[in-house]
Amino acid sequence: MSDHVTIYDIAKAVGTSTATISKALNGRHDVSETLRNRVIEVAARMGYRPNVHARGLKMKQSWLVGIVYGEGEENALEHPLFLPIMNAFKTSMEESGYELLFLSQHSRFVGDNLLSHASSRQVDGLLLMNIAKQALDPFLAASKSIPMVSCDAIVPSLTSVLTDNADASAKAVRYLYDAGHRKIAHIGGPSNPLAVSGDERAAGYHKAMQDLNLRNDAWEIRAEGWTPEDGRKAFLELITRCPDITAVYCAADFYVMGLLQVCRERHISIPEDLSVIGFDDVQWTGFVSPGFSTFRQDKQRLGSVAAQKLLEAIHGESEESVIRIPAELIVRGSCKTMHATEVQV
Amino acid sequence: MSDHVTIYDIAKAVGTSTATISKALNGRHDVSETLRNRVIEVAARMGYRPNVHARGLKMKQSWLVGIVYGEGEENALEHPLFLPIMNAFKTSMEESGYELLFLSQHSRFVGDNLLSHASSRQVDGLLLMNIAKQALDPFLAASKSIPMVSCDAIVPSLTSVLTDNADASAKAVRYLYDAGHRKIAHIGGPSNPLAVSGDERAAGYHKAMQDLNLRNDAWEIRAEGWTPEDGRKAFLELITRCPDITAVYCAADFYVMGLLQVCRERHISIPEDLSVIGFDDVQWTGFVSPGFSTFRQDKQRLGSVAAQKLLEAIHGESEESVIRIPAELIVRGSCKTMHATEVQV
DNA sequence: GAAGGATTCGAAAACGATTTCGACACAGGG
DNA sequence: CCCTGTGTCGAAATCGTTTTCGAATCCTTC
Repeated sequence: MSDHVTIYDIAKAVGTSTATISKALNGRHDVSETLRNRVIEVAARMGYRPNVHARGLKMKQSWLVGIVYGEGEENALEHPLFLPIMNAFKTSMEESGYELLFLSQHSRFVGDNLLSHASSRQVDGLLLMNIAKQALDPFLAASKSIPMVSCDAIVPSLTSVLTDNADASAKAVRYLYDAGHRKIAHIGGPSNPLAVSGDERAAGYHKAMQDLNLRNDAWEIRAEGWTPEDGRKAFLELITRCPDITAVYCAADFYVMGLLQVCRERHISIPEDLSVIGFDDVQWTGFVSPGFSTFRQDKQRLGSVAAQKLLEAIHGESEESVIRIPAELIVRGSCKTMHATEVQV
Repeated sequence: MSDHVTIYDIAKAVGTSTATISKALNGRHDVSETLRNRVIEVAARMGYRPNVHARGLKMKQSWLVGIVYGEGEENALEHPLFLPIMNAFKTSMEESGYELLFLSQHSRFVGDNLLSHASSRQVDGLLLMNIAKQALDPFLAASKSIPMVSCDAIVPSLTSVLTDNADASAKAVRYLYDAGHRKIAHIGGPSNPLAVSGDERAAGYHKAMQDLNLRNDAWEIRAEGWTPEDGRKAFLELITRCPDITAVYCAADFYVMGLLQVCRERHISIPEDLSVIGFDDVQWTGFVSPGFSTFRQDKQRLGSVAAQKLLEAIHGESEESVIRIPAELIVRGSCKTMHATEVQV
């Protein structure tokens, strides 16, 4: 009835040995077809499930992959991208027979940490999501003995998968340029050695403007954090310094929220006075007034590619690399298309 | 170096048997203090970690709790409450030594399902989050052999923990009443046998209005789903039917989003023409214009109480019950306080 | 018909922990 | 001095699988 049916019960029922049962169930070649079918049939009828502990003990693997997220940051779990990516990752891993485990920091054993939990459980692989610089070292040290991939951050010596930020920035600038804008500003994210989004989006913007011969240092500003308040402050500084800009490309939707507040206060109307593009396509971008254009990261692919790469690493086919997933510009009503007469040359 | 140090290695190093090592490490009383200290010291120095599989095999438990969420629904994982609750739950469980596992549906074994995975892994308990009616039966059948608690839905014969919806509704009505409102409408959520939020919030509103002698059936409407579009439709019907209402209490912030769109189209200004209260305190409630008042569910407590109840169930101290966590009204600028002269009697 | 290869199968040894139960030493009481 | 109780410790069984390796059988082929 419950989970007490073991391989030994099947052996008795079929009238053979446990070795044969195991081999039949695992598709080994040294068992006849007829016997194999009988074993499978009986196993199914008796409701047999292999005991993962026994198997793990013998095979030294667990069919478990651990997931590690932003140590150090308070609520990294609630980052809007975390869940969709992890969900896609989960689905892909499950198709290969793996299940997801949240590793813990706590333990009754002294000096214990997340990694010793991983080895305790003989976790087969690790997904590092948005991990902080200061927490990285122990992982790098362990990365030779346990496969890992990183998501949303570039970790040296690990294969990392993240959004193609430079390409997105180029698309943003190009889109605004084609709409007739010339004075295009950028509110960039903070610089971070691992979470490179801020730097990459800023660099991409910089280069795209350069290529169009539009570059102006005064139009570039970097926020201090990723919150709406940071965006608000950055935009305030920007708008007082350069009141004549016609478009702003923001590295985060949260910045747009702060920006919108300022615009309401100062009666700057969007898109008539100012065009805006955000980044992330968080839930509410379509509902605020005005709905604003933004980049949607391909969370589905980010997760599934991370899964695929981790599987390769587990099978020993890994090689360090950085994988880029393109983002898509979702067009809503926050950008104005200028008439030919309005375009400044 | 890696995880290969076993209890045998320690036994050899200390010069004793594995039995003694195990007993020393597990705090058994039949081992002398001096020996115990030596064992602990050596174990720490050698970096010993117990092999979870060996222990699980022998002890028939895994120190793992599985988490099951909204089967059947597409993206139940991305429900705004899921992650914070699960995070709080995780933290509490970790303090007791448990780790969290996402159970999978897939497997190479025929007829396999999530529950057989659970028994395969000898999961010690299950957290059911917002599980759908049609997926429930197998869980109920298994609930005698494996402890479970339910969160955000009332599952008969299981202990369930959820927000005190009726109380919140009473608070909402009371708040609006004290502000001078008398014609208070309600956009309720759909009825669902398990996910009772819609019914409970509606019933709570109904009763509170009744108690104040304000009840009017025309002011009550139930949306068909939980999306902004559902809210929009419901509000349209409501506002054409009863144009003279002065306040709306919505069972979901998403409804407020739909409502706000309608208000913009029809130049109904908030809070001057209409006062609004939402439910959930999703991320953007503070940033939309106007920021609106809403109920914040205590995700922290929901998660930690669920953990506590699951631990009790695991230790056999369980008894079926429904636990209510009060929600807090977050006041922002979407409600108008009437002057005494405006209040209708 | 015998040698040799291919195919099937099972006995038994792992894997790394926990637990039972008996052995032993030493204490004190009669 | 013997008997009993208490405190420590270890040998060995056990949990449920997988895997090695030898044995047994069967089929070819000369």
